[in-house]
Amino acid sequence: MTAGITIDLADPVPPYEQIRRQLSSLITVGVLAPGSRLPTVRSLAADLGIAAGTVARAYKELEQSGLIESRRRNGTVVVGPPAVPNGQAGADAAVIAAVDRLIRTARAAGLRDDTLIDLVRGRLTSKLEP
Amino acid sequence: MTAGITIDLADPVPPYEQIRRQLSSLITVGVLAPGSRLPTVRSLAADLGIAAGTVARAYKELEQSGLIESRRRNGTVVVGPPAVPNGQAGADAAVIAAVDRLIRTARAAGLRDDTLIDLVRGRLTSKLEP
DNA sequence: GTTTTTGTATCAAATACTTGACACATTGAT
DNA sequence: ATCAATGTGTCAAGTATTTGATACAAAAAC
Repeated sequence: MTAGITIDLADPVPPYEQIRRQLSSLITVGVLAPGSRLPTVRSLAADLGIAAGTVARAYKELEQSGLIESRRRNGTVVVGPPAVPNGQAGADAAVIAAVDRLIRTARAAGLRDDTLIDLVRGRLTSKLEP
Repeated sequence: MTAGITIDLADPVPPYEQIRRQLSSLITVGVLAPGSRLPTVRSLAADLGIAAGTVARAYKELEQSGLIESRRRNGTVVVGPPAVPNGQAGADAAVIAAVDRLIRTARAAGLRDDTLIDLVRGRLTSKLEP
């Protein structure tokens, strides 16, 4: 399996970004647990029918986000969410619940998905230092 | 005033998309109320120092999303959120509250902003038919 | 009916992005 | 010490996107 990753060449979102987004979500949601080993860039690239450099780019950006870590020979492993300063780990469940609540509320209000993303982005930049 | 719109040419997000996102958020959040008239494409373009066609593109996409509407000579006006089938209007307050709750929860968990966006996108595509 | 204001369409040029092939670096295993 | 497997870096080619200028269309005002 390709770790559940699929790409759609007709999508305007470029392949490396599709890979990055899917892995980011899967890791945060816990499907890919900390310590999990991701497929090698070559094997995932072969499975998807694309070049290794494309997968490598997705991995590189995920590493810069702190979600994965690359050992040279050991492949690439998932790094858990950053240890929360005071609280204990596992606070992610609350985040996922909050996301799902938001989606239900937004859909009930008739918001389109894209509009909801815009709204979240707008609030994120507004709430930089409250 | 430019309706509070600003663009950053150094941002990898292209100007037309920056404009679209900001207007989308402002409309959904209610800062730009239904019936409000947006600046003309030429005036906003002049204020921002860019070409009119760039603003026109943002307006066009916002119209396709159903957020604004263009009369030819009357300019462009905000169309409120779509009337919710059963519930009454104003359900947006609940959406905004849910967004703000999510942001607080995510930040408390140490999630980076970009990662949160990825998570929301991932859940949106998962929850297509639950 | 003419004019003026506004959005729309077109299109070419410039720009930026993405990809994929190849060579390189690192590291664990043998 | 050597080898093999893995991620990284480079870079040129192709592709796609974005922009801005200009001309066009519609519609309200006069």
